[in-house]
Amino acid sequence: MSSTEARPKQRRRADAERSIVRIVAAARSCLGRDPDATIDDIAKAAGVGRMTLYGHFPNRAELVEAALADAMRAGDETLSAVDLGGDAREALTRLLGSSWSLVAESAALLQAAQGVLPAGRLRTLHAAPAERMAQLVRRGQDDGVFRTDLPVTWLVSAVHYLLNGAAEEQRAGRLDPADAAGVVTATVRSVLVPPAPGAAASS
Amino acid sequence: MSSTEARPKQRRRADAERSIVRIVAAARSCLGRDPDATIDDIAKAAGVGRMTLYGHFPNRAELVEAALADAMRAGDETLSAVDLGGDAREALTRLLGSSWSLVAESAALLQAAQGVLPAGRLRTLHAAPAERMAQLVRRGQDDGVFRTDLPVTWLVSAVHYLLNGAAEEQRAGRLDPADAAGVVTATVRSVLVPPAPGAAASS
DNA sequence: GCTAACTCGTATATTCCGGTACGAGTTAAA
DNA sequence: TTTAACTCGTACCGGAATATACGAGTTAGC
Repeated sequence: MSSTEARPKQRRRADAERSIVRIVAAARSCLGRDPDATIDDIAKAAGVGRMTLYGHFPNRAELVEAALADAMRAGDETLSAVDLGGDAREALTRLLGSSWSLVAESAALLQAAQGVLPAGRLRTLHAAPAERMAQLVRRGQDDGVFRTDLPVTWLVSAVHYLLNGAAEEQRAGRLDPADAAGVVTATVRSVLVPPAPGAAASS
Repeated sequence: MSSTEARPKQRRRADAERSIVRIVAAARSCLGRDPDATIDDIAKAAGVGRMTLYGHFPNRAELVEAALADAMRAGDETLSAVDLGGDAREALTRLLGSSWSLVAESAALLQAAQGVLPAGRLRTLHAAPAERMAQLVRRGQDDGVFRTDLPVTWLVSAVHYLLNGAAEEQRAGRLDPADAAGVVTATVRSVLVPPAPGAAASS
C-alpha cells in the first residue's frame, strides 16, 4: 500500500518512469555491495540528484523495499523457468544452479533490508522463492528421496542460510567463485538427502 | 595491544575491576540481543554511568572487542572440556551439544562485532573454536567417516552458518528451543558425513 | 507553445550517537 | 587518615545521515 511508486497504472511522465527505473537499479547495485550505502551514493550511482530520488521515494525504507521487491521479482522470474520435474535431486541441482548467482548478487541487499524493514515485511517479500523451494522439498519427500526427519520450514531455512553464507565467503575471498556453485549444491544436497541408514553411530 | 583493560597484571582498585566485569557482562547481554545497542544502553544495563564506561574503554570498538573476546574465552573454556576422542561422529554430537547454547546466546554479538571490528581481528578472535572444529573434521576425514570432497575451511564455515542461522530462527520463534539442539546436530551431521554412495542421482 | 510535471542544487533543520571536558563527590587501599 | 583512584552527572562538540524548504531551470505531452 505504498503511495508513490507501487502504482504501475498511475499516469507518469516517461522521464519520471525512466528515473525510477534507474534509481531502483542503482539501489540494487549499491546495496548489493554495501548494505548501508547512503541515499546520496545511490542517487549519484543513478545519475540523479538526491532531491529527484526523494521525489519518488518518501524515505529510505521504501527505497530499499522497492529495490528488494524488484530483485525478488526479477529472481522469481528466472526461477520460474526452471524445470522442477523429474528426479527431485536433479531438480534441486537445477534450481540451485539458477538461484546461486541471484543470491550471490543480492545477499547484501537482503542484509540491508533486514535492518530497515518491519520484520514481517521481509518474509512476505521473499515468500515466493521460499515457497518454490518448499514445494520441491515436499515433493522430494513424497518421492522418498528427501529426508522427512526434520521440519520442512527448517530445511528451507537451512538452505537459505547456506546460500547466504556461501555468498559471504565468496565476497570475502575465501571461496573461489568458480567452485562456489558446485560446493553449494553438494552441501545443500547432503542436507536434504536422508542420512545413510547404516551410517548411524549412536542412538 | 589495547591500552586499557587488556592488562590482567595491571594494578587496579577492586571496585574498578568489578565495574569492568559488570560492563563486559552487560555488553555481552545487550549486544547479544541487539547488535547495535548503544553505549548508553550498555552502561545502564551495567548499572554504571556512561562516563565510567569511557573510563575503561576508550571507544565502542574496544568495548565490543572486549565483550566478544570474553564470550569466546568463556566458550572456549567450556568447549575444552568436551571429549573429542572416539568416533568422530559422536564427538561431533558432543561438541555441538556444548556449542549450541553458546552460539545461540552470542550470535547477535558476533554480528555487532562484524560491523565494527577491523575484519581480520574477528577471525583471530574466534580462531580457537574454529580450529577446534577444523581439527575434529580433519580427524573424521582421516578415519574415513567424514567427507573429503569439499575443502575443510568451507565445511567449518558451513557449520558456522548453520549454527548462526538456527540461532536466528530460534530467536524469531520459528524453531522451538527444545528441538533446536537436535535439529542442528542432525543437519550438521549430514553435511559432514559423506553422501550415500549409491544414492547419486546424476553424474 | 503552453502548462504541468519533472529535475536538481543549495541550504538548512533534525536526530542520533560517539566522544570530550570539567568538576565534584565517593571509596578503596597504604 | 590521607591520597590517589574511581564514579558519574551534565553539558557540549562534531560528524553523519535522513529529511525538508525553497526556488529556478528543463522537458515531456497535449
